[in-house]
Amino acid sequence: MIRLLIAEDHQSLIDGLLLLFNNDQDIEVVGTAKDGKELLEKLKYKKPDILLTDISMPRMNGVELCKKALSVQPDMKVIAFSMFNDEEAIREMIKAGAYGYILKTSSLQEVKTAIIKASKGQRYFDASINLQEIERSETSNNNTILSPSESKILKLIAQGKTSSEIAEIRFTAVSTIIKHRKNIIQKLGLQGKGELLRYALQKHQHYK
Amino acid sequence: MIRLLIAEDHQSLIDGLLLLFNNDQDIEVVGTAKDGKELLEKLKYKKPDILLTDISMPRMNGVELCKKALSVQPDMKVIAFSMFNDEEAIREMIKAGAYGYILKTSSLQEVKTAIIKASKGQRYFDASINLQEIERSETSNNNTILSPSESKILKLIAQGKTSSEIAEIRFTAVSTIIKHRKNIIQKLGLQGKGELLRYALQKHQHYK
DNA sequence: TATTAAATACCCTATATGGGGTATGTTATA
DNA sequence: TATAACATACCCCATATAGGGTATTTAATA
Repeated sequence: MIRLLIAEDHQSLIDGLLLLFNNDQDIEVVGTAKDGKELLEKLKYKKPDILLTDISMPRMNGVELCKKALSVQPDMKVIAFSMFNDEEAIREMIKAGAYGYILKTSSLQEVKTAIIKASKGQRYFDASINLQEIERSETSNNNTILSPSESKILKLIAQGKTSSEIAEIRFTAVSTIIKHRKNIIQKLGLQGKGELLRYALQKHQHYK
Repeated sequence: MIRLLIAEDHQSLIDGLLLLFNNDQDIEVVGTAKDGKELLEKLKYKKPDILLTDISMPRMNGVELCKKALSVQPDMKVIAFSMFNDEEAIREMIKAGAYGYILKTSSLQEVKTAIIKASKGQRYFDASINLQEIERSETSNNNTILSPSESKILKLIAQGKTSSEIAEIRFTAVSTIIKHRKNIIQKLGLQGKGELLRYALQKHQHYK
């Protein structure tokens, strides 16, 4: 029997998974949680083979959960179960140690397939996910070239903060923030504030 | 038997609902669709009592679907099934004619309860939804005071568009867009571009 | 030690936009 | 018909920020 833990804030979806695995011969759901923190608690005394986790959850998201859960139980396989077919999200989950990534647009049958494959040591990714493309853009891409300060400022831009607001938050001069904005625009090859904002929104609108 | 149609882009959730209502004595799923347009097709020859619909879907969202479906079949009850506990979304669905509103964080049991209540002519809203609050803010609030042009411009602002980009989209002068921005800021009592952007993001980040 | 990346903070100039107006033409409505 | 709301497009002036620099300090690294 494959011992399965589920982290998912949508109880309706958990209930569907429970119905699916109820009386299943291969898979047993040994616990569920509505967020990452709750699941970490349960991880202590359950001994799951597989963790199926949403990415977007309150209190602790799937990326954080994946990292922490694997540090507690490194032999477990984590499968991300997300609504986002988003390169950035997939990359982050893989970096965090996820063994597979499936979408909520998939059928429950596909969820089951992913779990069984993972338990056999075969990684499973949704058919619409191009792993090579993601790995290629991981190495060649301009995603990691932003400095720590620049990344934090980009995140604040995505929240609709102005330069002077960001300056207050970071205890620094407005001119510094403006300089950082310019550097970000240059590094990423963007054209003006509109593209900067859209890039920031696209990068941060999701599960973060 | 209650005849149920389901519109939901997450097949995994549809599958869960199908498992739940499989062999159910009260409810029969007579069709499912992955978006609003697909559902409208099916509506033609199915005769559902209840339509359970997601809000955020590709091609046609739940609000549009609700309006069009009710114009075809006015006696049907529409229940919104959404991940957003969002005043704006709830208000729009109610305006569109929805008979109930439940959240994906609810259990499947609660979904079933909502459907059965709706079929008996009782409206059902998630316990965390404060209908009075929503109705109160509907009448007293500054939500509808924006003119059509202002609303459209606000939406474009939420997409990260600059005034000159918006001017191109709307075939009008930049000065006009800037004037509209100022009027929006004044009408809503906002303080500067930061608050304007955050208001726009908060209002439009969801299902639209 | 020399070099580099990073964060800081400024320079100048041009554009974008806020905050305050005014004005015109259109449409809906009292 | 008078009135109001709306969309349009401009006025002035001040601030915010882009686009182009420069400079200093610190930390990491070759």
